[in-house]
Amino acid sequence: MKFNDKVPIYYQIKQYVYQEIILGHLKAGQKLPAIRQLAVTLTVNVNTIQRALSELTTEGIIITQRGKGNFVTSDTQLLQALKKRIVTEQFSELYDKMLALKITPAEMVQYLKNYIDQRKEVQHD
Amino acid sequence: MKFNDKVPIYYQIKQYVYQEIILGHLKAGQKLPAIRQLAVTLTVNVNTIQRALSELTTEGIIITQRGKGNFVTSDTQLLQALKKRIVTEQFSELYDKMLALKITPAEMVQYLKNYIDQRKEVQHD
DNA sequence: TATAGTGTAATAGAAAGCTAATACACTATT
DNA sequence: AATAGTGTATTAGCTTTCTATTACACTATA
Repeated sequence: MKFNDKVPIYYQIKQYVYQEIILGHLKAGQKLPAIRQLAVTLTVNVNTIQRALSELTTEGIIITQRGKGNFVTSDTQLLQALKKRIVTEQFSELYDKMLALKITPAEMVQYLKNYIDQRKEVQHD
Repeated sequence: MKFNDKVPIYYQIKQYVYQEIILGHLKAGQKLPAIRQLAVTLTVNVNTIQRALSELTTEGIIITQRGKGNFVTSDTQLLQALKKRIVTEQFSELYDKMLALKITPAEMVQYLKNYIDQRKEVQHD
């Protein structure tokens, strides 16, 4: 797994778990891989995994059962809210950055459309 | 100035300088405040300012004249390209994150519009 | 030429993040 | 009861970032 060296790894792992839940690769109540296994898979130290999972546990997204493993919460409401929260966060960040550059909301939409068109053109090559 | 503790301060200062240039608060050829002054203004150590400016110098955005000060480049082409680069970077990041969540380009546009509408509603309170 | 205002460099130390290694505690299964 | 598979905790050491401090070098000007 590729990590951005400007942001702590444990933080990026949290985001990765969010993503896996949102994509449905991890479902409500499902058991996560063992932390030692995750450490190998993500080529990261066990303590780093621990730190990410401990924050997810604090949020109630992950439930830890000592001796058994880590599980995605069964609180489906919480999981539904998660996707909205994560997606909104991204748009919020973008919006604030654009606003700081005095770019209006209407311009933001136009910039996004233009960017999408550019990507499409490139794909067609 | 508020810094995000998940990202190095020197990196955030770089972004800040980009912003000031894009907004026209710093114009081509203009002298920047002295580094000791910047350090006070941003409540940060001189060395941290140095690191940010040294990277900006490498990019050619800032020209350093020993004993005189730091100046925004007079290369207006470079400065024009800067805004496009910075703005595009933001949309690129957003696009990739949304794609990772299997959100389609059309949905991205809709999400952005919805977010903008939400912000407008809040402002009207 | 002295002085104030600039940038530059180097050193030391603190804090955060990450790794490595080890020991321990709980659970399930044999 | 023993063992294998879990999570938990602790310690030591490395690296990056940031701070603090000091010394130095160049430029402009009184």
